[in-house]
Amino acid sequence: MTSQTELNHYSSEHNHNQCVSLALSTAQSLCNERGVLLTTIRYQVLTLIWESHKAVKAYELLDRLRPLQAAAKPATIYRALDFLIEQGLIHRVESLNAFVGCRCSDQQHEQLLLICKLCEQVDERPAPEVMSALLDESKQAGFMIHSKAIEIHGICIHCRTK
Amino acid sequence: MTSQTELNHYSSEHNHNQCVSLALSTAQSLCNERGVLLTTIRYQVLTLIWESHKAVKAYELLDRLRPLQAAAKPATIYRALDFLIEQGLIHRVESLNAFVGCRCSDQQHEQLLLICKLCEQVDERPAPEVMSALLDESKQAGFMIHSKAIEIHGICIHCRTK
DNA sequence: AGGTAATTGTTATATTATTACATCAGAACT
DNA sequence: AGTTCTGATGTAATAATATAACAATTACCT
Ligand SMILES: [Zn+2]
Ligand SMILES: [Zn+2]
Ligand SMILES: [Zn+2]
Ligand SMILES: [Zn+2]
Repeated sequence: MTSQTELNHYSSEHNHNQCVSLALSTAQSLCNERGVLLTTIRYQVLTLIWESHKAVKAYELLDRLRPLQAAAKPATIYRALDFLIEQGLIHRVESLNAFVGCRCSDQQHEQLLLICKLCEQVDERPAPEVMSALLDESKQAGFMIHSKAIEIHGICIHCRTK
Repeated sequence: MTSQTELNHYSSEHNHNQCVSLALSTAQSLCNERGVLLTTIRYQVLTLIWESHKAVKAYELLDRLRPLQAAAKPATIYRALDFLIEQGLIHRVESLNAFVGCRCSDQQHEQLLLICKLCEQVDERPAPEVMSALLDESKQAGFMIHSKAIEIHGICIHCRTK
């Protein structure tokens, strides 16, 4: 039996409320373990990001945060984003200047991102074969990896078949 | 015997003048074949990008173009960059908002980019195993690929060993 | 030469992100 | 309780990146 939160978010059976709960509680646990503060603002921004599986822009987040934090300014958002990225709770989508919740923040964080041009949803995949091929290639090049951005743009299965 | 332009640009034997000549003449040929114009401005911008193997920012290019084109404005640069990207003559490095010459514009254009944090040089590699793993993974996900950005940040072999 | 499409000039503005410094809140110590 | 330190937030200004809109010019085709 598969838990609903493990289902791909394209699936009609995907229970997003459960998906968000899991993300938020995982975030809270990780921050506790690490002795860092998931403050109100940070939690609110993380919640806003998790409203969907779409990548969200910083200034869009700012607009959506303002009803909750009247004083919110660009720095408010960027600080929260910096924190969430540092803690591996969200991904920055480099090719969109946007941000998306990470569904595997307790495991390997860097993933392959499949970004749909139609629905704008981002599917993150561990893609072990890709990662190991990247390691091999880097090793051959004598290159020491610090971080990876592997972003594929195209059309997701849901948008193709509907 | 290996031609000098085929040598990795980290090598001390790398002849960059030759490297640039090849890039510019390839660009010219490709544009001829395709019936598109490599205008003066576009050629100048391409030449500026090829001054090194580092990724260059748009506004830095603008500053360097102005001595040659007094009227140059942001749109001037961004139009030239758009053209060069469309023609596969340069790469946009998404994770840096910067641009780098493409050394394989006559072949497969999308490549793995190894980006050094120290010398800022970008090494592009066809990385066939990585590409085929990406294809497999996308196929499994039912995802139709339009474009790829595969960008690895770290320390290059030259910076590690010097 | 005249008509057309592509390119460039020009101005303004939108979007994304950072810096610097002041203030505040909580923990740790005296 | 007061003092000090640290991390977080408030606030204002500005930097850096990118696009839109429309006019003028140039290249190209008949
Ligand atoms: Zn979900
Ligand atoms: Zn889609
Ligand atoms: Zn070179
Ligand atoms: Zn280097």
